[in-house]
Amino acid sequence: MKWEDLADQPCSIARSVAVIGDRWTLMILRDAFLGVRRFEAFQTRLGISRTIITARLKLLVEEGVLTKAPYQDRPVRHEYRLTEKGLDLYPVVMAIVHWGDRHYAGQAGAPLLHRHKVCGCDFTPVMTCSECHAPVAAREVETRAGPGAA
Amino acid sequence: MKWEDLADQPCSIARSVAVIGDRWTLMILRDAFLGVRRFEAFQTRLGISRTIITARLKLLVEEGVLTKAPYQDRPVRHEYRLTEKGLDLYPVVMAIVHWGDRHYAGQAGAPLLHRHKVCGCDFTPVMTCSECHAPVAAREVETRAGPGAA
DNA sequence: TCACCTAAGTTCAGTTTCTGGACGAACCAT
DNA sequence: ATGGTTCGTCCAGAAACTGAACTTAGGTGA
Repeated sequence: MKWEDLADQPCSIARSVAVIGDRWTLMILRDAFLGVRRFEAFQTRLGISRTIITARLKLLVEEGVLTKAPYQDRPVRHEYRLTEKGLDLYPVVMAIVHWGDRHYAGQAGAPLLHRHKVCGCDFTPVMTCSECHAPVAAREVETRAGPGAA
Repeated sequence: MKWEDLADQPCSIARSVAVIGDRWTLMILRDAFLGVRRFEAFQTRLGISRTIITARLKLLVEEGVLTKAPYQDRPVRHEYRLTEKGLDLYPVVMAIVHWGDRHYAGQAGAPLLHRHKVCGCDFTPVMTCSECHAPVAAREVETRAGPGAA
């Protein structure tokens, strides 16, 4: 299977992974959530080939995760901003950060802290059940085919 | 930058992405959470090169996400199971599923449903604040350098 | 005993993708 | 006119991925 075919599978993971499941795409999204908007900034921060940045930003724009908007004329320069669909990826990014903090932080601790402006505390993300609002663990979940199954 | 260098960055996303931030690795993890344990089963379900399956399973075992244990002798056959560290990836996988359900499900609906055995309801994952227990949105969070910053 | 089957890999040639570096376009400042 | 900025494109070489065949270690049926 080629990875472009992932998008055609009746699986939400495969469809998502076809868009964001790539090392550099995830790093670009990290930077986007940290406020990076310009091509040069992405390239400098990541230190990778401009070709890849171009290709990844293009895909993310096509998929509606980012928008490309001019921030000046003469010459026209564009910046890349997260759309609502892009902002919906926040739980994905936070879940990845939290796993890294838990399993790969050195003795010094987490490289970044996140403060919840609503309550004012530094927090970690907790995945809870939309129905009973309790934290959910992998073993407490049963999976079965849904209406969109093949 | 090569992606092996990601693991050395003072960033939990980079460190996590160095391990799991690859299309096929994420697909393997999906299957692992669905109960797939054997080499042949991963290969058949994903339909990709056996070389890649070998390489990815090896990395996940080295990183302690999966364990390789014999399930029979004569001839020895091994299976791959999620460790506790692997199970900790559940929020990541669920966040990706949920994003896909939201933005890529057809009119038929989600391909898979998840039932929380504790409350008995089908649910969607909600990311909440560990301190005030309210759902967290991207715009409500402020990020700053933590103790493990460079 | 011989042919065939399974599970879990390994090996290999050919193709695709990624890399770093140079280059281009369109404008601005001095 | 020279150099700087921003956002790309182009190219050759390196790395990764692909599909298919092969290996190992044993089991099954006739």
